[in-house]
Amino acid sequence: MKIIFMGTPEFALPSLEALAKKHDVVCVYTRAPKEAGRGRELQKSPVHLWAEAHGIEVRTPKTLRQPEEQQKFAALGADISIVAAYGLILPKEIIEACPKGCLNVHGSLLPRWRGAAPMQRAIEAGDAKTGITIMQVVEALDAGAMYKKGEIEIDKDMTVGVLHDKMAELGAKLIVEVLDNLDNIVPEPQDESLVTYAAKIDKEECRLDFKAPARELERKIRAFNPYPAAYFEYGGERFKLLRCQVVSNSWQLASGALQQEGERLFIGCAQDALEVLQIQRQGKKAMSAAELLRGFNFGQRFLV
RNA sequence: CGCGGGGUGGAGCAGCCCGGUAGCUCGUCAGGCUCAUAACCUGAAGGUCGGAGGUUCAAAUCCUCCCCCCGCAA
Repeated sequence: MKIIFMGTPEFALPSLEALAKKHDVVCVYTRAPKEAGRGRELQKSPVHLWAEAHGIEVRTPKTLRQPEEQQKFAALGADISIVAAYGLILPKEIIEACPKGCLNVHGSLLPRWRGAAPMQRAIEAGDAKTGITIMQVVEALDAGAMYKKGEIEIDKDMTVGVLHDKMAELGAKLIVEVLDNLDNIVPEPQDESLVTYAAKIDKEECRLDFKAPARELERKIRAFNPYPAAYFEYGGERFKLLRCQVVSNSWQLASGALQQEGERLFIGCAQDALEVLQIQRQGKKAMSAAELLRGFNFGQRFLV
């Protein structure tokens, strides 16, 4: 089949690769290079780089609302378009441009977690499992009928980084399977009564508030690892908490109170306490609590 | 030219501003003590102070350039 692929970050790569192997990817749409990183140089997206390296035409329109762009899209004569974390809203004209329509690789078991950050929200909410849904793209956000789903269990210590990689691979597998059986699948509509939305991650929610139960904080830490990472501030400095574990608060620590036991570091929370397993001081590499405590002392005993 | 922190024995750090014997905590090794212990005591090994130039009687410390790591921001 002739495919137009639309995607941007790492998540989309396995799907693009798998599709390119089996089908004819005639063109790749991705977000335009943007200033990023130290030095703020223009950086092409992972999908952009991959497509370029494999000799596939890349297009980076800022919007697809212009009739001119839509005509160029249609002129490719593709059978179907596949979307995986593209990052742009698709107008009706684009969605309906290809005879076999437009499919999306979405990172949740729809209708749960429609929206921008489904994997993070699933971990944060403590879901026992999540997965990939291959669905039809419609004008409403992530609301199209579903072609196929695949589940992944969320282990107790799974970070979104690990989950992301598994999901990306699963997505690639499923999208290829769906294309193989496209004519035999009857898409299943989503049950609107079960819809939840996964809001994008706000910077402010990355700051940890130890007045919350340790269990919730631990989930948030995993949901935000490795990016954007949950943190607390101490002495005007930012400390990212990358891995923690819930332990009983046998010291009766107040919320935000620190307890040092030899090489171990604990923080009191509303319920129970957190033991710090991996932490990163700004400007430094991530390290264990033991390593941090060898050279750094929390003189003050409380975190705000 | 977006802003900023850092590279010092195996690990994490101090020292750098105000040049002049390289220090701390931990680990390692040897010995000791103890009923015992992640305990304690004694001693030891281990460092081209990221790299290259420069200034100086003397540079981890001052100046120049380069390499690498990281935080913010996107």
